[in-house]
Amino acid sequence: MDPEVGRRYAEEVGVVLARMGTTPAFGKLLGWLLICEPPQQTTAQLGAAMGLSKASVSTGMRVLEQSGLVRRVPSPGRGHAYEMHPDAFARALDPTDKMRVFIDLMQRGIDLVGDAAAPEARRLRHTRDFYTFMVERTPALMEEFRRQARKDS
Amino acid sequence: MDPEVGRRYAEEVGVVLARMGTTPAFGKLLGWLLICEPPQQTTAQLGAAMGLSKASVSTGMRVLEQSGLVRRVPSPGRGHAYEMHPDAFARALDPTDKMRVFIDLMQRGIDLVGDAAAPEARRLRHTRDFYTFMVERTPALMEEFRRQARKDS
DNA sequence: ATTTAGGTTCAGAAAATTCTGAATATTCAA
DNA sequence: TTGAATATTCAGAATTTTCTGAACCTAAAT
Repeated sequence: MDPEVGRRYAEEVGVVLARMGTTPAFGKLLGWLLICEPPQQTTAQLGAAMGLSKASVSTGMRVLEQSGLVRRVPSPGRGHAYEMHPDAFARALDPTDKMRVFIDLMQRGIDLVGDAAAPEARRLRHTRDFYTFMVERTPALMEEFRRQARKDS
Repeated sequence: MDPEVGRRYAEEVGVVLARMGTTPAFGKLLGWLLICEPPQQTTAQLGAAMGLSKASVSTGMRVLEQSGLVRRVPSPGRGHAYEMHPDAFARALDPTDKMRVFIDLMQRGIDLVGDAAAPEARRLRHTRDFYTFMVERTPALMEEFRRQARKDS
């Protein structure tokens, strides 16, 4: 694959991700790691490929790593390289963390109303219960996908 | 409930939402609609409660409406009011729209690689398949929640 | 048809975010 | 331990985003 084609694809991913609220650098780096060859890339390679400063790559990769999308791998030479986490999107879009934040927020609102059964708390209660349900069910769904994927590959 | 307490709660929701990528106004308005009394609010009321200009309320409510979190309801006097959609979060955090965007993006990447079975396409393929799985399964999960909620209430 | 409350749009001001270069720190080979 | 390659941090510049006031619609009541 022409590296220029890959770069353009990564930019595209960057635009989509940025629209969803990430920084441009974050999205570009992730896009590049989706398609680059080899899948392992050093900071210098990432910066060169996407035209980002060392500093931006450093910050961007820290966030990508914290979010579970990317992991460090030992590099043949000095330092380390990055690659997509094998389970990347299953971890990152694992919405349970965000949902837990929402559940807490709704519970705080219910506490303010005072009476959980009050009609005024209906909106909050319903929202809390929905997220609670989803958080409970998501792990099993993920596990099912993993089992199926293992069988397919 | 002291309106000041409600206002502060709405601000809190706003901060959490803003951290997830929304505009501050969007989050504040949603927070207020979660806890305000009555649940129906006019543009003027929303602006007064959260200290936002008419223009900001107009824009914010348009986005909230498009995202399915909020709906217009006829107002007794002139014009209309807004209230949370009964199924608000189930619709908004229905991640299937976002996921479909990702599926398309992954497919485009696979097309660039040329051969879907190629090892270089593994990352893209795996990601595509994960989202496809989730998109397929989410509706049934939502339906199950709705059934259960109906029984409870 | 006119009036007026209510709503939208948009250019520019205000505010916040992102990116970078330079300085600093860290890590590994020798 | 030293030197060199690599990585992180941070202040400020550059950019982008958000918000607002003002002008401009729209539609209901009379």
